[in-house]
Amino acid sequence: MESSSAASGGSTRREATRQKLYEAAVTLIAEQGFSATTVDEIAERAGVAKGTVYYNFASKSVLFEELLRHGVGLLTASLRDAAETTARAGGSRVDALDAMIRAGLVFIDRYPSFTQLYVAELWRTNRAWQSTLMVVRQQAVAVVEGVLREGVEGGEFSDEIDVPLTAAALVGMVLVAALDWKSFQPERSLDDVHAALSRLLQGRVSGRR
Amino acid sequence: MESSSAASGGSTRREATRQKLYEAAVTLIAEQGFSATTVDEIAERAGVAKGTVYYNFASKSVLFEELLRHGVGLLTASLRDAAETTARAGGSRVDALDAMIRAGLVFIDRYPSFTQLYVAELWRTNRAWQSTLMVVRQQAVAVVEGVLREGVEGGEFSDEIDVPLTAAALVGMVLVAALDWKSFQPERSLDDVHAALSRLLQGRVSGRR
DNA sequence: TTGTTTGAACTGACTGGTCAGTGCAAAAGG
DNA sequence: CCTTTTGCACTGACCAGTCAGTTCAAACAA
Repeated sequence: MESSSAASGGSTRREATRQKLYEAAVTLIAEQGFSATTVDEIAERAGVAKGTVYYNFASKSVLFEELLRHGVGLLTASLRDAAETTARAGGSRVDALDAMIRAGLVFIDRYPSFTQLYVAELWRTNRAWQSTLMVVRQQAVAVVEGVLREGVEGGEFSDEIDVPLTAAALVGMVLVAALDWKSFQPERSLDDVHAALSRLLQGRVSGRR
Repeated sequence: MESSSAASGGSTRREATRQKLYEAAVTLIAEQGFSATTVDEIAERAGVAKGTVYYNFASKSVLFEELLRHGVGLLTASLRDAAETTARAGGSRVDALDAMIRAGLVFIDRYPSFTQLYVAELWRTNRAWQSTLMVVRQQAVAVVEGVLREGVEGGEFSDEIDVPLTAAALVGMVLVAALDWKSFQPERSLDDVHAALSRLLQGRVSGRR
């Protein structure tokens, strides 16, 4: 029963169609929300027939769930990579956090719609994909928590910090700042935004220059 | 022609009904989103007939818009009060920021559903109430920006900080940390959460204890 | 007190439209 | 060939908004 092909990266025709559907769905749902977006719209924007959507995904919700999994997977990988690269280069944990902030900004810069949609759904309850969302969220936040914990163990961070809460706050800081950047001052450069957040992270806000 | 009663603060029957509708709508929409929430559900939870919803509000969207205005109004007033009280008591700008963080937490503690719904809608585009949302958002963020600006002018904060972006980041920090608190560790005390965020604000994360 | 009027507030069955999901024959496509 | 896509008609559920009719309480009358 198993497809003997499927090969490596997934360059089948089917994979290409799914990718087109993801891209169409992500922007539409980010703009309008899940319920307000119709399957017909998604199909039209992706340039495929409605039947194709149902050939590739069991339902509208399943399409959305796989989209979430896919997107958060990319983000998690990127954060992990930032942390590891910093560590391998002999950077401190603060450097690692800083690198992760940048990785977060780069991600949001590249996939603003996905980020928007993710934030809109994250704290909802009573939705079909809620459990999926919890799992992937935890994977991403865990990367930040890991760095914080290492920093505490190594004496670089105060052992009074609350690791999960601080991680959440840091993620929130980047998320909201970046969404505001994209929404209200899209002309600013990533470096600029990164510098402002770095300053905040390192407590260089209070304390005169 | 004018009703000679109506008395003081708005204790008419109509006002009571509208309040019930707000309360019903805010939890339902926070859980399910605007489009997935039906007017029938709202009416049922409020304990009124569907027609009553339309007697009191022109449409589902208008109900939602007035709800947003009402809620953000409360938050803005509370932030402003925190800043002013601190100033009048001779506190520094950092103290004012800290007081505003606490005010934010108190608000979210009392109205978690509203907060949830607000975050979910804030960065959407192409929605009827988008402009309303921008206006009220700006009112709230402006309070934070004001304190930051005063701090820069008075030399208490570095003049290199980016005021709008830093304000957004601070708001995001509190918002996301608080939503995580309510969603995942609701048993923790407000003081506890406040302490963790204060620490982060004052850069007491890095730097060993 | 008791009856009557008035208009605001409320009710809920109904309508017209929308949309997720189906079914299928025929056409790419690889 | 075997998989995938197309095109399109169809169904059944669901839902925003309407409207003719009912309730309620205050004001006034007798």
